[in-house]
Amino acid sequence: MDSRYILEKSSVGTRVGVGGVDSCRAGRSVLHDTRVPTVEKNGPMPVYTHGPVLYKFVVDVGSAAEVNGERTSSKGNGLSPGGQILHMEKTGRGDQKDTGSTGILKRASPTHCPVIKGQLQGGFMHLDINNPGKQAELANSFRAAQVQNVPPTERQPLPSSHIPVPRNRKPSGHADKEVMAAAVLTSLSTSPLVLYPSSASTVPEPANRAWKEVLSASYSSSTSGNWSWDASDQSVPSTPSPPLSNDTNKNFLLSSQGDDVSEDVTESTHFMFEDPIPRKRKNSMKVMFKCLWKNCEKVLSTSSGIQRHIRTVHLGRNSDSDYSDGEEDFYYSEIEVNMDSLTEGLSSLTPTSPTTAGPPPVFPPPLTDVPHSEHINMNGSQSHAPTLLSQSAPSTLCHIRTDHAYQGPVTHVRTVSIGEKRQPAANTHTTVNKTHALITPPAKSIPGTRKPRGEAKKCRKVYGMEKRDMWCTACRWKKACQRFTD
DNA sequence: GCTGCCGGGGA
DNA sequence: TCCCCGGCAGC
Repeated sequence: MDSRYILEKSSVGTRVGVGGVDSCRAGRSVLHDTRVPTVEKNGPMPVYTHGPVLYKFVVDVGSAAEVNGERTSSKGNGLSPGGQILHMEKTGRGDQKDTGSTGILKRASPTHCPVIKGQLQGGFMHLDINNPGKQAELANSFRAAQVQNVPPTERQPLPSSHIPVPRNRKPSGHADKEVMAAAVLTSLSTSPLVLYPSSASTVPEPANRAWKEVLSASYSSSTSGNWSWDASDQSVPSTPSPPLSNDTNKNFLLSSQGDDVSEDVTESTHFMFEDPIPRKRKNSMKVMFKCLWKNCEKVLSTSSGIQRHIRTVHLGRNSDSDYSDGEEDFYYSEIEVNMDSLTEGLSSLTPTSPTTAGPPPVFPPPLTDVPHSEHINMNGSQSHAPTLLSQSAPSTLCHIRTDHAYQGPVTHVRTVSIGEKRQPAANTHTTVNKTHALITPPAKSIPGTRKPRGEAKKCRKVYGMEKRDMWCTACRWKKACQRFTD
């Protein structure tokens, strides 16, 4: 584990793990009770407190030994009023899966962090990068950047990294903003330009690029990782609304914080994403995955995340196990949300109208070894070119596909092709309405017309008659295959 | 003939 | 609502 960003705001119980290649473990070890005024310098990132609100940045650099050493001791930098040691809890879970020396989880699942899941229903934005290769790359890049840019002896906090936090913020109803603000703050605070302005201009290009890659990946994980919200649990005050996009993040941040902060955020994000025209969005589409199980409105931003959710929550399977018998039916739908509309809708909720727009989210690379059925409409290109989404996206604002249409409550949610639009179900209005998506009646099926025969191999061919139990439900019922859609 | 899947019907 | 299957149509 080479990098780990943990931002914690303990006053409202909102904790955000951002971008760490092992955010789960990071969260486990950092998400300790820190509800005391604490300032800690842990690596290059100090912990700042501001009244009852605590933002904690923890960046671990280097080997695990170094991490442990830093974590178990306090390195006060003089900012701590009480000089309290921030205890870093390190609890063991035997079922944690590491890939070895890298310390990268093979699977970063919310269920790997029972504490998080249990204590922070809806308040935790779990982020992971599911591609081990990308993780390694990310880790290497970050390590390189750290070595080249930030000598350990120069890890000093600078005033520019101090971000004022409003003291009197209502925990209720603002958790979403705080989560989003936290994500942006984390990215901001990890910017070498912000942290080390004196050395930023002399950063070698490779290192600079590495930084950007790291930050980009980190930031992308904060926007397209396994963060989730549960719309069915909106009664919980701390339950955040969906962090819908970078734009949204910024909008909330801008509206909830001072103008000075807004400017910093804007500038830093310019740097991080090399966006020459920072106020212009390149991509406004985001793919969401919505659980279609009964009474569950879980929405995740990755197919793997929603599958993990279904597997663990609905199928009752052990999330720690990679075991998959291939018979899992993931009842979820894919939703392409137009972030322009989304931002418009959400901006109306904020006291000020945002004037800036951030760069498009960078989606994590899709899993390379997941079955086709578990990777719907990923097109394999999201991770590399976010703009491809908008390029390939139709004019529709909401595109929903479902992996399985043969579960009772969602029978009406049939696979729709591009251009079709789905009438939102009663339990999906949360997402759809917020996006102000243009909803049109579902495409009428003309009687007598038959769906063109699919080109893809279906379950029958893939598994054969002898493995009929591995077929998707639709194929078993001689319905249109939902696993190998065309 | 094989295959996908629509439409209908039984439990 | 779940599940099965006859039968049609594409290949």
